[in-house]
Amino acid sequence: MVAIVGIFDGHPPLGRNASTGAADLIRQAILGGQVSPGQRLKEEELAQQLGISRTPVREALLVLQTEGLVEASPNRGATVRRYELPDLADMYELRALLEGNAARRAATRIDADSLQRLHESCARFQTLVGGSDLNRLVAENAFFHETILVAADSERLAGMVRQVIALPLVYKSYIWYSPEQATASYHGHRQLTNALERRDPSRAESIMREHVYEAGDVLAQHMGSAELPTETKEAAA
Amino acid sequence: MVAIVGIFDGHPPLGRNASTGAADLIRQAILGGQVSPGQRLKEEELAQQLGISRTPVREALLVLQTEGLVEASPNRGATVRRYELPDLADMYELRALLEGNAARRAATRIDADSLQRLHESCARFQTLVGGSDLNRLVAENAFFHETILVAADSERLAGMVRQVIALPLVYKSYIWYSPEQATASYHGHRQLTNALERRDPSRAESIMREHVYEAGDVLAQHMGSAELPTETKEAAA
DNA sequence: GTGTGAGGTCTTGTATGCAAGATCTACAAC
DNA sequence: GTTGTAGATCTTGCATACAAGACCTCACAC
Repeated sequence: MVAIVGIFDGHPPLGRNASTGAADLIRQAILGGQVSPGQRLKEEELAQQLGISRTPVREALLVLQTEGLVEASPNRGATVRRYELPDLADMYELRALLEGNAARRAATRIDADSLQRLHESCARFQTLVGGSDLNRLVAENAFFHETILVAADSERLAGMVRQVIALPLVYKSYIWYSPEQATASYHGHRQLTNALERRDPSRAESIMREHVYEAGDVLAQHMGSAELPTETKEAAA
Repeated sequence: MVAIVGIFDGHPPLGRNASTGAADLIRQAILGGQVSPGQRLKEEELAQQLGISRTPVREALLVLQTEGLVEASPNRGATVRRYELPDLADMYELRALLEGNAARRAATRIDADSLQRLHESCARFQTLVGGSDLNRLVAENAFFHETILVAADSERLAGMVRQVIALPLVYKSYIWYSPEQATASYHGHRQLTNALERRDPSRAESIMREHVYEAGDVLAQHMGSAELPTETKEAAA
């Protein structure tokens, strides 16, 4: 059994405490695809890689478990959660429901400042659509949705949405966008921003719902044909 | 500092392992009102009362924290979460959205068996409405909603709903129901059961939404006037 | 009387050790 | 060749010990 070395090499000083820091790093590793679904997460191994003891690692795994990113059985430890096709449909239905509601709420609550930020995000998004910098595209998309989520002004709703979208697949799904799909996504952002500016809750909700469902379609399309791209590439020191 | 003795007296053999068992017991204590909002939950104290060490208690508190039942600050430990009026409105809007969706899904998915159980639940509910056995009323109401939730057949949705309703207030809100309000609640259950039997998703959703909003009204009414009834009664040995 | 600071106490955060359960391996019986 | 089983090994679950940070108290200065 070869220990997987290198995943956490050169990690930052581990947050305000070891436990939450470990949770952040492991979460990132899962969302970023450095560890593959189904892979076992051994406490001792993670502890050594992170340079801490098993105790904070256990706590980190527990948090990730309640977040739904890892599964655990008694006395058998944690594994990275697998996601199946049927579950994916549920997930996007939920996301459409929740983010649609967020858009509706935002329409009557958003301030000029946030609207300005959305416009700017759209502009940046447009320049990225044709390019190859997928990481920035993903980040820009996340920023756009997060801004609306904050404008919806409901901590509870925001928490639920973040829970639903915190999956490796969702996180990196732009990788699979065709130019046409990316352009459609950009169009959605523009339309949504306009609806929010007009203070139109119904339209905002309906656009957001469709926007989310289309993202789900892209994903389902790629899940149906090829299996997930399991990145097992290791960073050589 | 007087240790609060007696909350966990005579507790069952603590589930399959100490950690989840502790989580269950503490959760019950919070939902049941044996510990009051804002109250500090010290690890050592809980550990002694439960007859285990601090380690599983920490894990239990961590789970409850991610469930939103307790708050924690770094190096300062956990307290039972307080809920404020504005947050309550958010909560019921969310619950209406989610349980409404659950009802909609259930309408096209529910089987004859579950329908039968809903009818039976309605019958039991009716006999309880006039009575004084609030615990059974609460339990019957929970059973009704849970049955629909299961029929909706989405683990993710179910998890979210449970997260939203898992609050002390919600849990025991029937205590504040007037006879008229209780009757209205019964009527809601009947209507909902009928809509599900007719396989009518729209009506099911709309009835459920209204049913939830009315429950929220009852709560808001009581939150507005009196403060929460903080049960500090201790079971004498 | 009020503000500030040093010390003590209390509580949490992390590491480590040990016991119990699970998995794996090797060997024997069929 | 397959199946069953005993032993070894690995991994988790829990307890305990120690370190570090937060709070509280009380004295002292102004």
